[in-house]
Amino acid sequence: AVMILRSRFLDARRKRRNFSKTATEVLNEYFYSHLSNPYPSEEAKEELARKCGISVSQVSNWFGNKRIRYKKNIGKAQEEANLYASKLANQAAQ
Amino acid sequence: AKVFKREIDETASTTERNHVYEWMKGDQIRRKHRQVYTRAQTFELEKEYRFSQYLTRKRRSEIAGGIQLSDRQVKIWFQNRRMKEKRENLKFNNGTSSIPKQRND
DNA sequence: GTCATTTATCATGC
DNA sequence: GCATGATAAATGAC
Repeated sequence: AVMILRSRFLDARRKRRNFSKTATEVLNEYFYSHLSNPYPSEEAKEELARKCGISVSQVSNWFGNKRIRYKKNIGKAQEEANLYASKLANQAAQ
Repeated sequence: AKVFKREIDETASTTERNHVYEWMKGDQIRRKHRQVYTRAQTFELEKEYRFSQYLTRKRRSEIAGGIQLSDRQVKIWFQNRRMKEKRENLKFNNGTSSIPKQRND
């Protein structure tokens, strides 16, 4: 076989920057408040993108990664679920 | 396997939080095999794509045989490639799609 | 065919 | 050293 596989010669766009803390907060709040169906509509994605200062594609990427990585744990992520659940409870109590 | 995709989201209550919803199922053991194409394979596909963004069945078959991929894989590759170009165009321009629709031959 | 998505893989941050 | 965001194969709805 060959050296194969490597040298992604056109992969300069794969630069990655972490989202801001507040952006992650907003996304997580939506995710855990829609845990039964975490599939935001196109309109919801646009609103989330606006609030987070990122693109709609990035919102889609985030939810895609979040869903797959959440269900690969189911239990480990419960702590985070509880965290945001109580956070939402506080907001609702206002 | 995504018939469950509907608009029913009740806000998670304390009891519902631990529930395993339908979207969470269907993974664990049955992992999807995703073949990583070689540089040579990708190069040939990319080269052909520059000629035309759509393939005839005949041409598709020729290419597939030449790079050890199935017709289906080549078909899927071109579909994904068109979507990729659309995303990139949307990112740089602002709309003006430049991919002509399927031709008939 | 398009296109949202799933999954694995990749590249980077820290 | 894994967490995280982006991309590459593959699936399925329509």
